[in-house]
Amino acid sequence: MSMANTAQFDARGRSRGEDVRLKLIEAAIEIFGRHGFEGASTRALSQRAGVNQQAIPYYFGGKSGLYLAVADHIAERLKALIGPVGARIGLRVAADHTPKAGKTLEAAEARALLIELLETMAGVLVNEEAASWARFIVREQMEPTEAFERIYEKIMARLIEAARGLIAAIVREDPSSEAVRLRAVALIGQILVFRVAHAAVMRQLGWQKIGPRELDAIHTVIRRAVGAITPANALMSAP
Amino acid sequence: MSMANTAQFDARGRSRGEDVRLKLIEAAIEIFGRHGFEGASTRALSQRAGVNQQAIPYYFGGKSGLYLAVADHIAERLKALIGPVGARIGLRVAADHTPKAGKTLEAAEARALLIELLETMAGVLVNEEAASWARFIVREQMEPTEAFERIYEKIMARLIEAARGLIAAIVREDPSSEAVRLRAVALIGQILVFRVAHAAVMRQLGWQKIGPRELDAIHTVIRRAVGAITPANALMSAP
DNA sequence: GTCTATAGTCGGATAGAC
DNA sequence: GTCTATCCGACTATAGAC
Repeated sequence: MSMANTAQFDARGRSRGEDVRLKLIEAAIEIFGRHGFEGASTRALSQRAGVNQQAIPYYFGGKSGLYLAVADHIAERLKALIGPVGARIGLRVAADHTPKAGKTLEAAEARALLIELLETMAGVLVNEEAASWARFIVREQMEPTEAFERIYEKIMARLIEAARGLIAAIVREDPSSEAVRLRAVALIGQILVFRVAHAAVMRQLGWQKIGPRELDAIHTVIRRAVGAITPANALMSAP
Repeated sequence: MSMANTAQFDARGRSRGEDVRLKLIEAAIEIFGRHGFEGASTRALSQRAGVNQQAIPYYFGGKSGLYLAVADHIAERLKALIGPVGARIGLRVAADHTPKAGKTLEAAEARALLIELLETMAGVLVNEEAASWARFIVREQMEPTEAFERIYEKIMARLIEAARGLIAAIVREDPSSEAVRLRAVALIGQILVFRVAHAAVMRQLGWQKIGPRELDAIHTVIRRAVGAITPANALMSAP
């Protein structure tokens, strides 16, 4: 046993360094989300993570490196949670673009998939973990940096695109048209508002947290919103 | 002229002190909105306002006092811009609660009023001034402080209440029911998303800013969303 | 590979001149 | 009433011990 310390591993098979990295990232999501980049001190970050303050420059090259690592981590987690559904829908929509016998995406199927997509997104939002992600992301929306770029490219853009494909199939319009894009944004807005206008929504609805019961309520909103998507002329023909 | 300097007035009849106060508040909306409370330095605040750094402790008792003053200022401006419409609608809804001959609020009128209310809100959001208000408010939603309290009580709660009254009149339900509250939140979410998921929306729609043309697009969304509000059983009876 | 100590910078607020 | 000068605390990152 004369060898110098090489990487040590914990019970879950993570090397010591990986463990410290992860602890820091998790603490950082919370603190950056609540206080912003400048408002988060490396002292607070390392203390909450329970690691040495110097682990930040060591592992991430500095506070900014940690910030970007947080963005990548969030994008990664979101992709893991929503990505599979999004990808599956993406494929289904793509198949519709090169229509072969029996492959056409009918409105009913598109509606079902859209509900599935939105409910998956809502399910993620409900997660308490998502509350801290949301704080981080919303800050980036206000004053986007490189971190926003990464999250947007890695997951957001794909999800919105999938939603657009489905909406296009329902209303029979071009998925790249502004009309479809607007519908997609409005649809997602109805879900996002629960996280983003968090304080106001909680008060309005008398909610303490967003849990299973509250998720049900959001599902109602989703189903109604998807049900309300109809081709423009169909709307006009209503009484 | 042996008297000591008393208050001096500028061309617009504002005393010097008032002028400095206002300059600081305007600079602070921008900087607090972008960088958060901790991220904003009193040096940056005073420099942008073009006033001395010591004006902050002098006029506002400190950085936190300036922060709260910003909240009050925003609430005040919002109230001035949206309040009249909200109040008028509030009265109309209240009249419906004590129905007398010819006073009943019919669905058609409620829809028209709801569109008016939402379009007014959207109009405020379009305003470039609102971009900075939005940044400030959204931060407060994530991590509410006393500042959120003030804005919520002074204007937000009233607007949501007005919207609820109108929705209730359309769907013929209790304005305090969760169903109506949910509809109100979802409805407002469709507008808010344009400011709140700002970076993502701009990219999705290829917009550079939210101007008159973009406002028209949002109006389309509003009219469609209000049109989609129907009593639950009416929805069921659709083909 | 991880820690303690510290250097250098920038933060907000107070004191006192004008 | 408004400015300049300055204090002291808190910040991040580096250097070097273990």
